[in-house]
Amino acid sequence: MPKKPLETLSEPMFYVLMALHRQNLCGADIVTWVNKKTGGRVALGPGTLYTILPKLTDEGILQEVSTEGRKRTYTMTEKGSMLYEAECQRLQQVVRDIDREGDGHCLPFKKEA
Amino acid sequence: MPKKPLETLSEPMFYVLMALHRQNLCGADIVTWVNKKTGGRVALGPGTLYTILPKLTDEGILQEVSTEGRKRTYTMTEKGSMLYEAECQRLQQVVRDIDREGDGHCLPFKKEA
DNA sequence: GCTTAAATATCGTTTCACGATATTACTATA
DNA sequence: TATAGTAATATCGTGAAACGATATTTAAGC
Repeated sequence: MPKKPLETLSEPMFYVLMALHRQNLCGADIVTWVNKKTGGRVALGPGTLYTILPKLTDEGILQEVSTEGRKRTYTMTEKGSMLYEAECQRLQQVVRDIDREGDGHCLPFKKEA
Repeated sequence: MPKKPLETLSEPMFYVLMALHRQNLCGADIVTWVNKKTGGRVALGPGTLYTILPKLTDEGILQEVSTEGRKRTYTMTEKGSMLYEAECQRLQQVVRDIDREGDGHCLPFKKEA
């Protein structure tokens, strides 16, 4: 059976895409960028990163743009951008859900009939 | 060796806590609430929920408050509230990271020496 | 008592994260 | 041009988590 496509981005994937949103970077630089950006809150290790990179490439979310020596530099595809934007909006929605939680939006809670 | 304590909330856990933040609910009502709140974006099934509930209870994050028949109603503990608030802030920080990504905050990117 | 439905519990599979370790390719230096 | 060092990538193994499907328990209604 044909491998089912990726539907949602995992958290590490999301940060990889965030790193690549403006700049093309190689794997090691992605790690450095994410660590710097998040102040270490997101710990992206080699195990996680290098399992993610081929996966995202297979899905057509990333693309290799150059290779010098062993160093492979990646860029986001159109599809990747769309997925990234969608995930951003999802997260913003989550935060909005938090903010609204006390305003009675879903309260008082009644079970559906 | 003593089971290591839970450090961060998984996404389903977070939504369970969001559901319980204002109201005490039983498992089935948590599912209903989350589905309604998120418009189905977060699909919380029984398998996920009922593995999570005992775990959160063991960790002192939730507490049973009443039992009628089989129905068990849960409430959040002080510890649970603190973890929930911390996770809210973490998510808000993520969204802030998104918003700042184009302002040059981390650009141009230079590797550390 | 019997049936139905609600709520919870369990099981098995699959996927993922992650650290530790190994490999590859370039660079510098003698 | 051997060799040492280093940066970057790849692999491996373990443990944990999500999740759907299925089973079990309890109460209510007839």
